[in-house]
Amino acid sequence: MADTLTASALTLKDIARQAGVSLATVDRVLHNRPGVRPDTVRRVREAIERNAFQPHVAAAELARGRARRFAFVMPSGPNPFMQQIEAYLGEMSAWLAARRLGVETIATDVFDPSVLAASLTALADDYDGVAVVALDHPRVRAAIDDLVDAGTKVVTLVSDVPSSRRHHYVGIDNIAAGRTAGALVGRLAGGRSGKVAIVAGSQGLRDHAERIFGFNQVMAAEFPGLSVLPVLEGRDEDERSGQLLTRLLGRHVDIVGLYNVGAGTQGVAKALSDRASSDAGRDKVVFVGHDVTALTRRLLLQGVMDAAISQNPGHEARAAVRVLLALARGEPILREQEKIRIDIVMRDNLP
Amino acid sequence: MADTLTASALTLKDIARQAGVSLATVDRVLHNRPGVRPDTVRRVREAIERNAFQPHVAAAELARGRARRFAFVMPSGPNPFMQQIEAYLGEMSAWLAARRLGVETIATDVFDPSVLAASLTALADDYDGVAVVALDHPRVRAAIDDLVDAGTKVVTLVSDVPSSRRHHYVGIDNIAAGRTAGALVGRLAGGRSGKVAIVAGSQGLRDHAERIFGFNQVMAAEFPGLSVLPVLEGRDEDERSGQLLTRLLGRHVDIVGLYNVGAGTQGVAKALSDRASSDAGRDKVVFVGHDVTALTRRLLLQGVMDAAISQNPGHEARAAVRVLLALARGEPILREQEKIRIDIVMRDNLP
DNA sequence: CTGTTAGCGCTTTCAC
DNA sequence: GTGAAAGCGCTAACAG
Repeated sequence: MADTLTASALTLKDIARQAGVSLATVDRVLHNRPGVRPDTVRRVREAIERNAFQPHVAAAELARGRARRFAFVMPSGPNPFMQQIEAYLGEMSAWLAARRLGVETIATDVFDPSVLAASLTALADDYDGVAVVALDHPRVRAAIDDLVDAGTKVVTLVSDVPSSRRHHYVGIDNIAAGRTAGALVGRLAGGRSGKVAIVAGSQGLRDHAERIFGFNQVMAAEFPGLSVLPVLEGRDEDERSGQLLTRLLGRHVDIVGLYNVGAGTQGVAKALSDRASSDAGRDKVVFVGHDVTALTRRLLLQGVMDAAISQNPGHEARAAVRVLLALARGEPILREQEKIRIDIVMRDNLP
Repeated sequence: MADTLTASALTLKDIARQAGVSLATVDRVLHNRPGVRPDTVRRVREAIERNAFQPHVAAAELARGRARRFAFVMPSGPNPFMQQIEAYLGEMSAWLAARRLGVETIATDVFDPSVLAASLTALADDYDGVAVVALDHPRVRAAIDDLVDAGTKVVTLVSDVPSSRRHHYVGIDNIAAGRTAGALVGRLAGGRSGKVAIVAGSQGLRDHAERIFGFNQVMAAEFPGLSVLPVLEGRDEDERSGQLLTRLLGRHVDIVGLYNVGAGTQGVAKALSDRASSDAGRDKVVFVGHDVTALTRRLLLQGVMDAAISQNPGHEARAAVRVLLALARGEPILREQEKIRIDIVMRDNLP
């Protein structure tokens, strides 16, 4: 009826006594430090395992004493999603201070590989860990690998560089996100047939390309009545995105769905509502986009937008910090906890 | 370009010196303990605020020394969702042990108010905190309030008792969850008109009643073409739920949507697929339910189920532990982090 | 009302 | 290779 999940009030001293060695030796074994005879190592390891001994993190933290510093390398410029991540980092400040952790955000042009690479390289000696919103480019990959070689812990955030030796990626599976968007557009179109438009920032961005790939996968496989038009590249800018979409809507009267892959949402929404008012009789275009911001929240409530695919920015900020901390301390990472989910947000489950 | 979020390498001793008092006095002020002259309190408070001082949690934890014990009072019986919560608690065991936290789960009949109340009362002296999946009943409310009065920290889990003085509720807003389910059934029905069935465990359960309320709200307001049939009460049992639904499907040929509020999913799915095979020409019934389990995962992948409204059980387990710990330590709760979201899970964003 | 002091369990020199 | 001992910053018991 009652099931205990933990216990262990043992200390290093107990293990030391059981293994017939001193505190220092147990500590050496615990951290795989050199200078212990293999046979002694074995004896100590056995004592540790026999007791399922877990060192007390608070004591370790205190004794180690050293404050840790992490850097967050984020895109400069007014990206609301990135601003949310920074805001959530700010909200953690008391939590961070209570653990003597320093977190600094560094704004840089993450879209220029050499600028980004240079920013990263400059961090090598000053930080224990780095979280970076990374462009996937050989130069950036090299810079990340150099950091790793220098002993700095590295996590990629939101956008991954899978070919690098980064320790962890904190972000969503963008192909699955695109598939989810496709399923939503298709299902919410409710059996109508017609054309579907895609507006992206650029197909050169890894995350955008992956989302489009997933979207097209689902469209082709499951919604034969819907045909996908060539991708519009709006560079994540409102004006350009709006203009391109307005032109497209003019050329095709039978557009029933729209997938906005990146930002530029303001312009996209404008183009849609212009069409709606100029041509009242027509069915609403199903509109699916990404991220919950002040704007997309409003559009969802107004019914202009039907669903937003979202990655929880607060969770991403905290997960990045926790993962860096676990890496720095050599603790295990709780993968389930740190995994970023693909959230479907509609009007009634707005967070 | 670089923005620092933290610093503070100050210690209690620094504050003591600045305020012209001893360590012990600062400690008293910090924890609002009695026996300090108001004027001294003020001086110390000023020094603390002037420096934005944050005590080092690891040091406090270590000095306090006492291991903490938490109890999770969960429903007995084979509820897969509850089993998932317990499994995630199990996965935390290393994390818990490293912090000298003991977590025990206690199975009880949470549907019988006096049994549940008795279980709770029995915990008073043995635990620092209690998480309970609670039935909303006056007797249970009283038991919770007694625990609180005895100094035990209490959080309600999954199902709330809002009238009690519990310190925190870890779970979703069930009215909003019901509304979300309604919007999904309505939208995914794609303009068809007809009838919608609801299968619930019991309308006497607060969470089920709230979900149904939210569901009906949306149906009435937004989908005039869909009429909701009287609620079937399947007691969360497969067989009973299946039988009731089969009978209903026989009586109404124009059922286009189904909302399964609680468990009994196996029976519900069986009834649906029986109908589908007996009558192949008809459109599929839109089927929305709750929670991602092995079964609902399979049903989503097969296309039998269209969407699951889910509350992340791993998140709930961890949030409950973190909230109890923060309450016990007197630390602030990160509300944003501990808030449980209403997840919409479809085939392509299955976690 | 306020101060002094002995740890908490680990890490890290420095000796042997 | 191994051990002894001095803290890390806070808490709590005890003295005054």
